[in-house]
Amino acid sequence: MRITKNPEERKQEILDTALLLFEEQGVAKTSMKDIAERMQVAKGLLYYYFASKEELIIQVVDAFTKEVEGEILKIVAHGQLGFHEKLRALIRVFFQAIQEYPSLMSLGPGNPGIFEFVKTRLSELAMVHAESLLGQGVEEGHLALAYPNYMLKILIHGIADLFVEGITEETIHLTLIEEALGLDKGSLRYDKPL
Amino acid sequence: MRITKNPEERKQEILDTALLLFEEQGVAKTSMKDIAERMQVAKGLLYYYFASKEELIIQVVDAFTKEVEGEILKIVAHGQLGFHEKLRALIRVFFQAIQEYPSLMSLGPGNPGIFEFVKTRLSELAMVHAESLLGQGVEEGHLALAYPNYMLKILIHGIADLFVEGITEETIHLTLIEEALGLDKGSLRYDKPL
Amino acid sequence: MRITKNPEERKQEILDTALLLFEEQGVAKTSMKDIAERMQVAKGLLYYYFASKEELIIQVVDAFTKEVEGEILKIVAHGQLGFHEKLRALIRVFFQAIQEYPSLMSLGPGNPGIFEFVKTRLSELAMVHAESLLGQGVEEGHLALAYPNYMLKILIHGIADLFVEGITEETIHLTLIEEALGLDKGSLRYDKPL
Amino acid sequence: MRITKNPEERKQEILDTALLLFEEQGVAKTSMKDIAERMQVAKGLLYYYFASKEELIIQVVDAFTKEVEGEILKIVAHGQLGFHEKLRALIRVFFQAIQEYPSLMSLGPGNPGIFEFVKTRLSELAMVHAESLLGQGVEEGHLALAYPNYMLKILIHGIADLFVEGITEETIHLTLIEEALGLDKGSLRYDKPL
DNA sequence: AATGAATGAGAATTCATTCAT
DNA sequence: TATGAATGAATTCTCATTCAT
Repeated sequence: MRITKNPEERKQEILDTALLLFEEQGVAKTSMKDIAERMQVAKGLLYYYFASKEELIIQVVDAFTKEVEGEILKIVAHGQLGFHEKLRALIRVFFQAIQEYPSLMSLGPGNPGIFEFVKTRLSELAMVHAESLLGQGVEEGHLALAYPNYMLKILIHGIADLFVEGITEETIHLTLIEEALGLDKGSLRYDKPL
Repeated sequence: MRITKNPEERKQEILDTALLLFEEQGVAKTSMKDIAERMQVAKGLLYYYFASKEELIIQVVDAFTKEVEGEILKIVAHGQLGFHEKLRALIRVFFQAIQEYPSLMSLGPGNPGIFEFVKTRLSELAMVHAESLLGQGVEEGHLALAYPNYMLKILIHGIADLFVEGITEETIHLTLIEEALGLDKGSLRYDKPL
Repeated sequence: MRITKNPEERKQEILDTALLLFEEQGVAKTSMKDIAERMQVAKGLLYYYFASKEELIIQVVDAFTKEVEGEILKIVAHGQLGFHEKLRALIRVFFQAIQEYPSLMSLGPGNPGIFEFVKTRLSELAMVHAESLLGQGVEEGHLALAYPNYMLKILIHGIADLFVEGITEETIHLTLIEEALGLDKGSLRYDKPL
Repeated sequence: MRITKNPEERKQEILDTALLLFEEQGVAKTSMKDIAERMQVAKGLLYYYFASKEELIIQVVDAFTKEVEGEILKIVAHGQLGFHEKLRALIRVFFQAIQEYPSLMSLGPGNPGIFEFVKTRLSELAMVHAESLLGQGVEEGHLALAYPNYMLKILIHGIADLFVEGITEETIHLTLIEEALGLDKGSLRYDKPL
């Protein structure tokens, strides 16, 4: 039962399966054998597509992250949207990404999840792309923070961890962000989907 | 070359060495052999004091955490101090604890650190003990937050991660906390040690 | 020097080598390393075929036992043969099986053999399949025992141990069985192969 | 809490505890630590009394066996008793000995009990001391067996294993022995304690 | 492209034994 | 006599990686 597939497809299949198992059992406890078995494929095949387990981990995180990056760029570059709209949109992108992988973490002694890897990357991403948004906020007079980018980082890390611990309601997140950034109450609340 | 030590001391020595190596190389990449070698001691000795590697990890985290807990309790229970003073004191405790273990994490593919465990524990600790402080803050009219405990969690996680990434200056932390909690500018700034 | 073999063959090779070493040194004193070395194969390979040492032991015993079971079934189910013939045939099967593994045990302090396992299994086998034979014996008036199945068990265990201690002559066994079962002298003696 | 005891007593205490644990968990799975812990004594002490674990095992078996040996000798040497009485008495001695250690075995993959050791010794004992009894039996015309000593061995091993498997009723044992030795029905039955 | 048997280095763990006190 | 911390060698088991097919 040897099934040949389009290389691109196969590679993606491996990435998806790896992510799935990383979520389920954590990175350390997921072996290459686990991944191959779940795919019903020989272990050797994984090494045809990825040089090592480390490489596979990196690419799993990358794949996940890049999906998000495109969305972010679109929003940030958007000429029409005001500060509040952009911020709202960005927050959405983040949490929708996380929401798609509900068990993205599985902490416990000796068993850290990929969430640790992903979070760092997401945070880096945010820092890179949010610079201009923050500038816009300050310029438009909405933000009066001493360290807007640090506050951003705190919010990303902090809310991500909150999310991980089961507090997933968007209203709560938005309220917390409003309060932390010192925005007017309700300024991030959205009534209609973007 | 058999050196016998007082059990208490020896146990502590193991915990210290383990923490050191966990910091240096991450939990997963630190083997029991590594720890024994660093101590110039037989591997078996580790199992004389700890039933398993997992048990050792747990106790490393516990030891670190318990140190902090005592300090927290003292502050929270203190009758004389006002909300701002207590908050300042608490923040100090946290960051002094982290500061003693400067490289408590080492994130990166295949090498997750122990910091995640510690952070989770510290956060739990904070949540348990900060309840009354938050109440005091609301009562005294200093806090006007919708979800004060969630905000606290965000700050702990977020600032801890900030710290980890190298932003360690206390003034920045305090400013961020002031802003996030909506406190008056400078209300947490301290000129004299507590 | 990587030699790949047909899995069936390899598995059998492991079982054979394990049995050999169990015979030579006892189960407890035979390590997985010993087995791998004797086979000139990596330790890990053993775990590719058997989940644990315990599993290997069980399968070694099983393999040995199953060989015998088939033979027994053939005889017991045989319509033509009378009680004495079947009994003779059964005894043969047992002792030929044991004879193929001359040093199947190696009792002594700290070095218990595998023979105990095998004997127990053989005894179980016998009990399951000999029921009808015993019934036939009683019916045909050859057996006048109070507890025919217990006597059977005693004979199997007892003669097996006798065998192990070096008393391997078939005539002796047959005579003992005749006497114990109260059969006529010489009724089990056979002049021609079955 | 260092308790000093009479050496003889201490030694016996170790032998007793070891036997107890060998029964409970098998020889292989009983560590020196287990024994020391059960005695509430330091591991090192065991080595003060016994050179090695192997030595301890041997002496445990010896101690158990010697108890029995004395009884046997008394019976065999007894001038007054007839063959049947002696045989009955001997059987009693054996099974009373076994009965005192109800869980004298614990077979299972990788976990053989001391029963294996003891049984061999008991059998040896029996062989050595039963010679004269068998002679007496043949002389008095009670035994008409081709290999009386082999039959004896079979009975000891066989019934011991029967015992181990839960068939412990004395009447059954006696009946089986009568039948196997070709004695008159009821000739071993005893109505009064010896 | 794909297989999966085989490798090999190293991990955790166990335990009989020693020895300074 | 007795302690128990310490040793060290062996053992089971894991797993990323390789390679002949």
